[in-house]
Amino acid sequence: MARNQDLNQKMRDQRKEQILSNALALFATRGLSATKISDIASASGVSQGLIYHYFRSKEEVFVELVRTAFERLNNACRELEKLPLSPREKIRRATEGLLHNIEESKDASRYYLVITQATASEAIPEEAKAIIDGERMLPYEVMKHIIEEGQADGSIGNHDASDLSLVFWTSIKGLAIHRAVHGTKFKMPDPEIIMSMFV
Amino acid sequence: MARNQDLNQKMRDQRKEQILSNALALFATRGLSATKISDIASASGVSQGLIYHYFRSKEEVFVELVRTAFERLNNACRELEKLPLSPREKIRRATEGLLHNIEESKDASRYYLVITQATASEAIPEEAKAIIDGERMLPYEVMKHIIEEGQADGSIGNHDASDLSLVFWTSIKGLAIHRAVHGTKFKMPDPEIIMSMFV
DNA sequence: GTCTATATCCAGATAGAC
DNA sequence: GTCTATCTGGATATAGAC
Repeated sequence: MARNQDLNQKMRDQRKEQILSNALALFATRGLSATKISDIASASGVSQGLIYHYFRSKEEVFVELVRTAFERLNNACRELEKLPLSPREKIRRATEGLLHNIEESKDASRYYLVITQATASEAIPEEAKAIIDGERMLPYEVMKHIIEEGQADGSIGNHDASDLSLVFWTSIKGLAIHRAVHGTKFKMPDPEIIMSMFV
Repeated sequence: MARNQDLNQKMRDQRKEQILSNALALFATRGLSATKISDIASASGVSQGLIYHYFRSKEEVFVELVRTAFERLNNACRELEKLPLSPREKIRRATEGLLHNIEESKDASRYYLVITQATASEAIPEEAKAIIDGERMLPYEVMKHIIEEGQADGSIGNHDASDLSLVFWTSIKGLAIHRAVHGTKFKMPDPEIIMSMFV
């Protein structure tokens, strides 16, 4: 009895994951409003109506993806901060990790695109806006903090720490977009280019 | 007679400009498909039907903006290449000019957003895709060329020139998006941060 | 849990009056 | 040149059968 319920729950979760993953690909390449529920359904190989068995609306699917996107990015930032490394090494680790991640995982670069779109667009659900308002600053702040530590110990040059953090993240996001758009036919740049901003 | 025709033509052009400018603001903040013809009309203070007196469709408005965006950016790149300056000075001039432009002109940063959206989205008119295919590489190539010259004369460091050009432009675009989204409440970073990638 | 059929709504585009 | 009224198509979301 309990086993059956577990199994059902598992299948339900799997189907939900499948829908979310296909929706992610579509939202990333077409945006929220140009993506039709029927697109998501046919990409997932199910009928249009079935989507509503798992989600209340198209917007709910989008909100869930935005939430996941920020959760992953911000958790990674918190982990980074705790790493037992020098400030400079933290930044190198982050840069290499991010670029590697963007290169290897289709989903990773797609999540960045969804974050960028969601941040850049006013035409998104209120709930998504609330998530963005609460979450979007954390990566900038963590990076700024690490930079300031590096400047205190002399291992990072004296550009304004907020500026540096901003340019760091805009570069990363720009590369993620590039990768999501142009796929594997473009190779990631040498992380040392990014690192040279911190000299 | 001819004077009247001239005047009419001029008013027609002005109205067209007005519609395009309002459409640019809306496309930049909401994207193509979330922007309604009626939004453009009411932002421009005219009736919905009147838009169709000036454009065949919403997509035609979008295509015209994409065309203008690439025209301006690519012309600026061609001008840059011809400037009687050393490679390093060209890059400094470009960086300062771009950041200043993005900071001062609402339209400039909006055009970048439209370019980015158009490049990143599959849900755009075929005609826009054709423009992008033909135009999008020019800025990367011009910058790559300048970098190679600078590497030949020893004034620019030896990172891969394609990589450097890519990171340069993704940084600029990222900052333009940031500015278009967050408006005047964020200040542009010191151009020297970007310049330090070229050391 | 899944599908088909359908109700409802809304946006793009057109027609015609002024 | 400009507006109002309207047609039409298509997308979201629901209802109900299996």
